[in-house]
Amino acid sequence: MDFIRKQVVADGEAGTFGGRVQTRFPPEPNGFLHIGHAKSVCLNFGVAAEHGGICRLRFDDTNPAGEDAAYARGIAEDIAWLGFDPGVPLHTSEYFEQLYEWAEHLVVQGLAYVDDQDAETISAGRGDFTTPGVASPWRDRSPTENLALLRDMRAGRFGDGEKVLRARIDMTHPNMLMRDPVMYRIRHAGHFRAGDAWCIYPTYDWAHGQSDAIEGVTHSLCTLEFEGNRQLYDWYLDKLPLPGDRPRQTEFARLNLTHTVMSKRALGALIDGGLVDGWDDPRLPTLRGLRRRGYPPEAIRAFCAHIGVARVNGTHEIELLESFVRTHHNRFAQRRMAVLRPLEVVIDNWPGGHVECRRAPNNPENPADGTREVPFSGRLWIERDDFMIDPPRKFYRLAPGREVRLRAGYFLRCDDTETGPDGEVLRLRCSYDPTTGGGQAPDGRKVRATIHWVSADHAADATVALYDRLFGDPVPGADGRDPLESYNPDSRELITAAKIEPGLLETPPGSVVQFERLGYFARDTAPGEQPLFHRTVGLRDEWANIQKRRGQGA
RNA sequence: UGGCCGGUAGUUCAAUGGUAGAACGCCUGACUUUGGAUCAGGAGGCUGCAGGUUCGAGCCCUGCCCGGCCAGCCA
Repeated sequence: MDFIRKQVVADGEAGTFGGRVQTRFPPEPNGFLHIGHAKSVCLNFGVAAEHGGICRLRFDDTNPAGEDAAYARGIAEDIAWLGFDPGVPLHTSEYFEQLYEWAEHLVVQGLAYVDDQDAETISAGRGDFTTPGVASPWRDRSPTENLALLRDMRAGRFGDGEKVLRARIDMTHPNMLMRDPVMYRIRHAGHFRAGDAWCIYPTYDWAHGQSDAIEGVTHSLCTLEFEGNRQLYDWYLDKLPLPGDRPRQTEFARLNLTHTVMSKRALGALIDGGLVDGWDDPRLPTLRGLRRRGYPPEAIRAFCAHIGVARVNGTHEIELLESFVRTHHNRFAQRRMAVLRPLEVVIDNWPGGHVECRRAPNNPENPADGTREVPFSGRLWIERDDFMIDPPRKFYRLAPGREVRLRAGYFLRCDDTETGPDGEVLRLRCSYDPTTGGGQAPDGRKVRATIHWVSADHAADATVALYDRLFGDPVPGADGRDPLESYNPDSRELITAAKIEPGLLETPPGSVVQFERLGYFARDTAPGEQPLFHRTVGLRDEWANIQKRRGQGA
């Protein structure tokens, strides 16, 4: 059990919060969710569910710039897709009036003041880590004057940036966040929900704890970078006449994954720079991207449960996530055959024109999924990678004179090759053994490999997108560099002439199948001239490992 | 440079002050009509460093080292 769940259990036993558990998931609607958010969603909704409590989705819409209803809708969709009920979303903007009343309360108490300094001056006056801040010349205005000024701010009598409301705390505080933080800034900008009702907007710090308190949140879980903000969170709550229990903030480590980026800034740069197609590009760690790529929500949830929650900032290997995706699809994905880079095989001893339907299991892991029929004929496509004219050691597949098994078919021997002017292999002349239709040779001879195939006369065409790491560096942007420096321009390879077994045409958009020996592939949802499949993740590939090791070694 | 928080196999996490474990990855073998899956086994650690307290320290204390966050009218 992680430290947060232990804490929640302890609170329950101690009767803190009257035994209640209430959490919240509070994204700002200025972008879509990524897998880092998924960790938080699983934590917040999970903890609440485990204690019969509730978890609400609250949009932290305190800054009109960049926020949009489309993002809010998308976020709610993504949460539902992940497997949690977002319910009717709450909004911080619903509390603007209450927040404002509390601000006047602080002003009256002498705990907040209107500052006329501009942003630059305020920043300079804050000092730095070693030098204490200096008081603003407006710090000692009377409550009466401050109240009048705050009302004028709200009434729109000042322009953007002319004045701010600041909490009056301590300009020499060792925690920089406590050096009279800004509570309200003036923004004459429309808000996607509140419209033009306000021209002053609360900052994150001034809104967050109060929103938690208003909703009755008990455990306010956020990421580690808000550690320093907790002191402020508690200070505001301490000074206000709250309706109920005071919520408690607890921080945990955000999720980082190797070879990708999670920050909104970096994601935005990829999208705006045209380096990816959009928020739902299958290479992105966004929930929309992962969904399109074929990552099942169950696997994402299992991954989040597995990595747990702690207070150590680290980076998880993307391979771990992928292993969860494989584990899920291995159990549920239907097996099909597809040839990505076709090489023609002519079976010379196949009865001319004859077509046979071969029966293949849909999923050997689950016999209940039954079987399907796949047409077999004297002209096939096989994978170019499955043939080598001069095979190196440990290459078990087809080569001149060598025999392999065709999956759900027969043993096949390569008798001869037809080559072009540059020595490239154009076609394989082969023969099959009619006695091996059951997968075994009656004489007991063995083959080292089983390869996949598609009947050339029956195959359908498809486009297949293969993906590589979006970033070459395990940690893009490490030691302060621009993450985009390690962007991998070859992160997507589009194969437009793949040959697929005809049954694959029936695969519903959005679903994931296994192309035998190649990996899991998600059929794209967009209609197109020919079907498009995204490779979700490859299979464990021993031969690829051998090659990689050979490339690295000697 | 000040404050806060961290530091345990390659990685991410466990371990009431009492024999340092798991998962993924890696290696070997078994099985197999996917070089997949499954099963069995293996390698991998001076618990950041140095002192101290204790019968006994990954855990408590002190100092040092390394990393993260904080000087937005972003969240």
